[in-house]
Amino acid sequence: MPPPPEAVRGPAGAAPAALPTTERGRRMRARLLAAAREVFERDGFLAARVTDISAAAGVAHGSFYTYFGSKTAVFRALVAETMDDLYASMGTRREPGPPDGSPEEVAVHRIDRANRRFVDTYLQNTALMALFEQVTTFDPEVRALRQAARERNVGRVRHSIEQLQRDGLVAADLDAEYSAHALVAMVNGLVHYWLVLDGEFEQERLVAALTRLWAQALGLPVRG
Amino acid sequence: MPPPPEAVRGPAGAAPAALPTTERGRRMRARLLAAAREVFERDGFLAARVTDISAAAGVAHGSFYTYFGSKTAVFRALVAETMDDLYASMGTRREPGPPDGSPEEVAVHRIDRANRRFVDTYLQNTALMALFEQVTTFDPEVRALRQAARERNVGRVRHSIEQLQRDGLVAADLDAEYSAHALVAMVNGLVHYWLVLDGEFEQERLVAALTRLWAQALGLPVRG
DNA sequence: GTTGACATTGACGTCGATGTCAACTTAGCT
DNA sequence: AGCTAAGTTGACATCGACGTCAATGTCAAC
Repeated sequence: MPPPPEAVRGPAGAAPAALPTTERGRRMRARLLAAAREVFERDGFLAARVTDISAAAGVAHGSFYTYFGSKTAVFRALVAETMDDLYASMGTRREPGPPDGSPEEVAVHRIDRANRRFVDTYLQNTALMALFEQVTTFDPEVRALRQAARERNVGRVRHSIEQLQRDGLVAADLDAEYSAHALVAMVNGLVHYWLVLDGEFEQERLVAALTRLWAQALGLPVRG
Repeated sequence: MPPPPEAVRGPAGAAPAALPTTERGRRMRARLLAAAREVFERDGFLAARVTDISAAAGVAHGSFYTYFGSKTAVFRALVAETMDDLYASMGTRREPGPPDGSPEEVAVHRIDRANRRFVDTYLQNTALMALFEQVTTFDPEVRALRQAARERNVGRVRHSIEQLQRDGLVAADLDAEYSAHALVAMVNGLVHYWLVLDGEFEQERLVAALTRLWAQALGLPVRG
């Protein structure tokens, strides 16, 4: 039961748009992309105008169309460029002090830190994430980009779970694939809902809820 | 950290729009509203045009403006009219056979049925729910309507939890208010995410996941 | 059957964002 | 310096959705 396709009507003009060949061209494209991010974050997708983007980049209106065929096109480029950076930054970061306690507690601790990173990164990109949600609902291509990113993310999570299974911290007969899917859905859904509807959670409670979610899904001991 | 405000730019024309006084007027308004629902579900909010709505209602373009000031206005009316019907239909329905087993099992069973109703209703209104999500991201008024609906929903859930506590099925020291908030957020978030990204869940598994979520949050026995 | 308030019609003007284009500038090369 | 391809400019034509409004229709009350 996929969401409604909803092709965006409109003039469908849209130029071809080629990749720049010169260094100057690449810089300009990058500037436009940065400006687009800025304007989108400030005004949202709908209200953002191509004029605003070129203005923010300090560039003539026409130059925009040298690099992007339309507002939608530049947004897609933005998603493609950003999504993986974002997920990557969620996964890897310098770990502080070493943990101790029972192996299970160590695992929970590990998960808790990952969730904390996740929430941190999410919060630092609130506007952008909300934008992705927004455009995902009506642009099939952006949805596809996000689906692909989710697949990679599920793969990463499944890998982590299997690692925990090899370490004997999680039951070997647990369906890692399904658990990974469920966890990614729950975590993203929860954070999204909280974000979009501006719920009553404090950040710490959110992290705690996420960690409990994980622990329960993986049959790890929950404290509190 | 609320989502970006994003006032919708544009001519901001929009007539006053009054409620009809005649029976004929009420019928016309209802027809327009029904047509609007149809068109919105088919085309999404962005692509829907006022022309399409009046055409679908078999009515002149101008008539639309007798009853609604703008596309946004008619959508808000739609949300206001629909939201509570929807939640209400989730809550109440004829219960089939009587349950048996330990009191805790009875409670879990009750919750499971509620979740099944919830998912059913959600699935029957997929397009509309997706629409609500979509517009919520950029229309503050619609967001406010949904927040209000969520509050009422949280209240209902809290009430159920307190009932379970009075029945001695759930620990008396559980924070019903917080649990209700968390549960509503998780359930809505999970279902939304699944819906929007067209995940791999089957309906049964989704219901099972939701029930497990509830049971764990309330400290009830989980089977399987 | 006349009246008048309410409702309906659809052609039309307005507006603002989009995307184009011909002229111009920059920079690398010989 | 001269040449050329790539890049840049901004005024302009286009377009389509919106919202208005004067004319017309409906119907209940008198």
